[in-house]
Amino acid sequence: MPKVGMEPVRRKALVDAAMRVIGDHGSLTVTMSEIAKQAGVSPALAHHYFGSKEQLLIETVRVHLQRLRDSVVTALRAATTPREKLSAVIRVSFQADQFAPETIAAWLAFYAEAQRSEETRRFLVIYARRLHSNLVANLKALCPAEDAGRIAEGAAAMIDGLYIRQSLKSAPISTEASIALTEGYLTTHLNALKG
Amino acid sequence: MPKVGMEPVRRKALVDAAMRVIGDHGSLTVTMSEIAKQAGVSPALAHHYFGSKEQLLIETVRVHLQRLRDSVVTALRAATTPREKLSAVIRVSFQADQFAPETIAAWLAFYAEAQRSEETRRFLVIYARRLHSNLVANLKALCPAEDAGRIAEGAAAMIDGLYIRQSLKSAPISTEASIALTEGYLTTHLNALKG
DNA sequence: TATTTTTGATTGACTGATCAATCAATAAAA
DNA sequence: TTTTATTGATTGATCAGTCAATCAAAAATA
Repeated sequence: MPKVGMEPVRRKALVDAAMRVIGDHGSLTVTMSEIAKQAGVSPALAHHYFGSKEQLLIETVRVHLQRLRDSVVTALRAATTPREKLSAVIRVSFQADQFAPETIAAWLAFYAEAQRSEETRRFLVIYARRLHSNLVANLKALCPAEDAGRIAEGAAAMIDGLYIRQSLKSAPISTEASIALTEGYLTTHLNALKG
Repeated sequence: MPKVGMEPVRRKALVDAAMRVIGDHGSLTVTMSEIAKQAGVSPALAHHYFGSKEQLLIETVRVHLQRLRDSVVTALRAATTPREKLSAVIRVSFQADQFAPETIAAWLAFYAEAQRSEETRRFLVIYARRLHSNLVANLKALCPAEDAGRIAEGAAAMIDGLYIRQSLKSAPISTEASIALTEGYLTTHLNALKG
């Protein structure tokens, strides 16, 4: 069994397992045992590689935000006009894997954790800022700069809010409807400025 | 000390203490001891009156949503026109005590808890539905029914989203700015329909 | 009115379970 | 032989929940 170079493999397996367990459980009060079991290793190994449960959770946030970022970058590259880039950002926010109930539950848990863990909070703040600046950058090509900031705030809030409402799983709003609401927000506000 | 009729007094003290401790802690992983201490009683007494920690937490959500509801009802009574009533709903959502960091942290924790506790989820769903129907009822007086539902979804999402973004405490959006964004959403979308 | 009984309020001390974290030991590669 | 991977067993701390005992007010009784 013991081969060399297992570290990156185990780290990835554990981080993925953590996300899955947290998503299923809908909470960060999951045990290292559960995570380790899901990853197919012993709890002791999880501690060996991550030092503590907190570190594993922080790493889990970091990795998943990084992946989300990669999706955004790819989608932005594929889009050409500013308006298309705005749509790309929105589309990625609501893409299937992100909008799955377990994923939403996990993000919600991380937002709650950010109240206690400075490092978790930092990552989420960075993500929020990046979303905002992506929106602003492209909005500036379509409206005055002073309006761009405001509209970006609104759009970002709407995206986050649609996640929250989705998390309650009552009257679930479809992906398409969520995208349509956010697109509608942008379009209507941009049109209003053109008068 | 032991007087008769303490039950309602203690229950209220414990529910208030729970909200405070959860808000400060930013999480539901608080101990009965902390809550009891904050309420000035022994942990055993908290168990005596609520049976379990879970019951106390559920009761805490229930009571605080009830208070929020009372605020909304009062604000709606004070408003006369549909447009004023819409503004009243928005204003209450962002009123000082609701928008305080500890309160936001507590709500966030409860939303996360709703992933696990069916009863907590039920209360939050009821609140979400009520917000939605308050919005729809008044929007219907200002635009076609088929648009009212959509606009209400958007406004509700924006309100929730502004809370989430507030919870990160970075680039905090002021109460006034939050109200302005939500009002702007309604106004702009209603105007767009009038063409 | 004085005395006894009952009842509600309250807690300290305890229990059992859970879990993060540690560590010494093993096994297989290099 | 040294290094890396891996785990079983264990520890120590934390907590929810229980329980028997106490205390004082209220109600009943004499």
